[in-house]
Amino acid sequence: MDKEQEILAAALKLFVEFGFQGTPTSKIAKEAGVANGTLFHYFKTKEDLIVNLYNRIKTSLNDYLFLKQNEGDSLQTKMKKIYTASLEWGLAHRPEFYFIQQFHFSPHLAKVSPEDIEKQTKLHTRLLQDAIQTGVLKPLPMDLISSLLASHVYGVYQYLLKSNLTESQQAETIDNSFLLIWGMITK
Amino acid sequence: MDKEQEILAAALKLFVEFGFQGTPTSKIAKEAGVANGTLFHYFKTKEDLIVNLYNRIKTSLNDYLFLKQNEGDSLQTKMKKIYTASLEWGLAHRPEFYFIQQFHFSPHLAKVSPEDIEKQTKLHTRLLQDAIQTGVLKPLPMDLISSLLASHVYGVYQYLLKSNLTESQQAETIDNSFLLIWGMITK
DNA sequence: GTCTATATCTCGATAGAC
DNA sequence: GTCTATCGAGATATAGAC
Repeated sequence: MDKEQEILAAALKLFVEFGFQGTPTSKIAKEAGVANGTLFHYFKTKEDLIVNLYNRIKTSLNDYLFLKQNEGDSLQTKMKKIYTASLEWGLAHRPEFYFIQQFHFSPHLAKVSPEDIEKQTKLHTRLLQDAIQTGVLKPLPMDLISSLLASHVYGVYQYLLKSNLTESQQAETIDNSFLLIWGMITK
Repeated sequence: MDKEQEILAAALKLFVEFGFQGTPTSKIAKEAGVANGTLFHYFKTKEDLIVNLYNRIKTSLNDYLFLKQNEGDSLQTKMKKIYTASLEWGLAHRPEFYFIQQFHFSPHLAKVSPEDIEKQTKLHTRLLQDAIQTGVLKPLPMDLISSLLASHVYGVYQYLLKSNLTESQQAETIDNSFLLIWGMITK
């Protein structure tokens, strides 16, 4: 791993544990095994580092979700795959998943460019628009469905974190909870 | 409003806008119209102020929800009332609602005492236990239902914030969305 | 309780050698 | 690109008069 990656990895670890406030750049550099000045070679400011980290994590999640999509699948299958993949990624990347939420409730969110936001929501938006086209969904505002889907995923995620289930029990819970939300938004 | 309240109100406003990191105690004191030293008379440390603010807000929300409960109501009505009241409170207290989330994704969360946490979840837990007793709910783990309920409220809240609805449209959305979640968790 | 003044410290960021 | 050394700003918290 090169120095830049080391810095990002160290920053993620410390931000999740101590928050943005509680993590000085000096500690990040130390944890990453680089000099203080090196951090500021790669990132102009601390905020620059934070926003960069966020965008990379979101891109990584997005790429994973995109990878799981299959052109030939039915719409329900596509939605189930993106649903399942989101939870699986979250479970396999807990610090990253936590960081995303942490970032969303911070003033740094305002520093993400509109283009980056658009990139990160495109896949979901597209899928949902298609679903509405088919007429399989209840006649609800798209923003509401979108919001309900996202929060449902988050609710299941929180449950999975707390309860110590085996992998197969986890998979079963994910399957069942998809049916719950699918039943809720379809006619 | 006495000085302590002024400090808490100023802290809330600034934390929501600039985050914990971005809000020095000096600015809080200034915004509250008190001297720097006065802040530290009421709160030993900055963290003490943050955690205090959180507990007061949670207590205030809890009191409001409790107030809306009625012993004679049916279980579905009780749940609908607590659901509706949560959203109404959130809409009427946006900075407070945001602050709660912000706090939850910060290291300060670990500083809340178990007793305080228990107090803050008791009403919900009790209601859900009763609901399970009656057999009206699907046979799902209580923690899962609890988590789904909370996140559903949050999802609807996010939608209500984004969409500019009239008060009656808001009320209608809340009614409808309760039916959605109720249909999802009941047999 | 409230204020002013300030001590002490740490942080983010830079300069400049290598 | 990476390091060491350091500056200047601004942070939390305290001391002590009123």
